[in-house]
Amino acid sequence: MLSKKTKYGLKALTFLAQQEGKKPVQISEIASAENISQKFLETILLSLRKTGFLGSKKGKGGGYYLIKDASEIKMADVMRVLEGPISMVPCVSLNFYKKCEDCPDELTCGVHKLMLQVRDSNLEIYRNTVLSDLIS
Amino acid sequence: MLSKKTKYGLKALTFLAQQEGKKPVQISEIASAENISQKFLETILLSLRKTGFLGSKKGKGGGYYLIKDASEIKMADVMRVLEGPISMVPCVSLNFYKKCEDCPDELTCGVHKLMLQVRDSNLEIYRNTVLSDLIS
DNA sequence: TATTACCCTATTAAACTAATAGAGTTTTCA
DNA sequence: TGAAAACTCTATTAGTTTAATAGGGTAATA
Repeated sequence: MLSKKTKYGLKALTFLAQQEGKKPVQISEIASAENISQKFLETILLSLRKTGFLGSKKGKGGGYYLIKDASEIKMADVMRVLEGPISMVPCVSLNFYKKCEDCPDELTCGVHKLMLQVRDSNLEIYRNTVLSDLIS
Repeated sequence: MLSKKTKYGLKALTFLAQQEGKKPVQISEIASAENISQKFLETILLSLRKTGFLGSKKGKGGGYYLIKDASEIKMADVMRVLEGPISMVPCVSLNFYKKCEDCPDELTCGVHKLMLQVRDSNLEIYRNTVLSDLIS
């Protein structure tokens, strides 16, 4: 299941991508437009800023804004920041690889084999989809 | 992330699929071969029996066995029983559909759009992969 | 310089996961 | 026929994660 954090983060990003120009949007505006708890959204936007997706401006007239063009923001990068590993098991993860303790041999493991396929196809989607693709 | 329940369930199924003939295998044998807590495995095998994947035989010489041929057991069905919905959000689920409370319109929702793609590609894998494909 | 709005830490309730414990029931085989 | 083997079921629990809340601190702008 997709976490609320990821869902809200994606919604906030698409909301910002739909703004005219690059002028900052207040957290409260995004929160009420997308039905998100404002405080929860704060932490999400903060992490997106720290990871280089968003910029922020303080003081009156401040808020958050996209740092890059929406067509340059890949879902693969966003998902890794918000949701964590794209793989469903650590032993098939590119960025978060970890051997399974209980599994003696990855090459003969059926779960490994299946999850490798799933990772490949999901990765292809996330790599080939950019933020602007989510806007209709 | 894939739950341990699903991982163990898949491992148990592949173990049973690799047996010669259809003679029952004891829980304890599967548990020790695959490094799974026996008690936990009990509940997993029980649910696989109740959902028509496994048969069981009580008494001396009893155990669990596959009811169908491994080439007829689709991952899509197994995953739904063990892991639950294949979709990452309920609003794109075929078998567990539920409208998102916070989302006013699915058609313009970016998350919906993205997760629809993910569901489609995962579903294709799970539908086209059968238990015997997991054995090397 | 006061206001606005971001920034940060800590806490908490709820839900879920994984595992454990222990007793009960059915079946089989000697 | 009876005892052992093996499945079946219920309940409990520790640990983790998630989602949300609270409250104050800090920086920047008009």
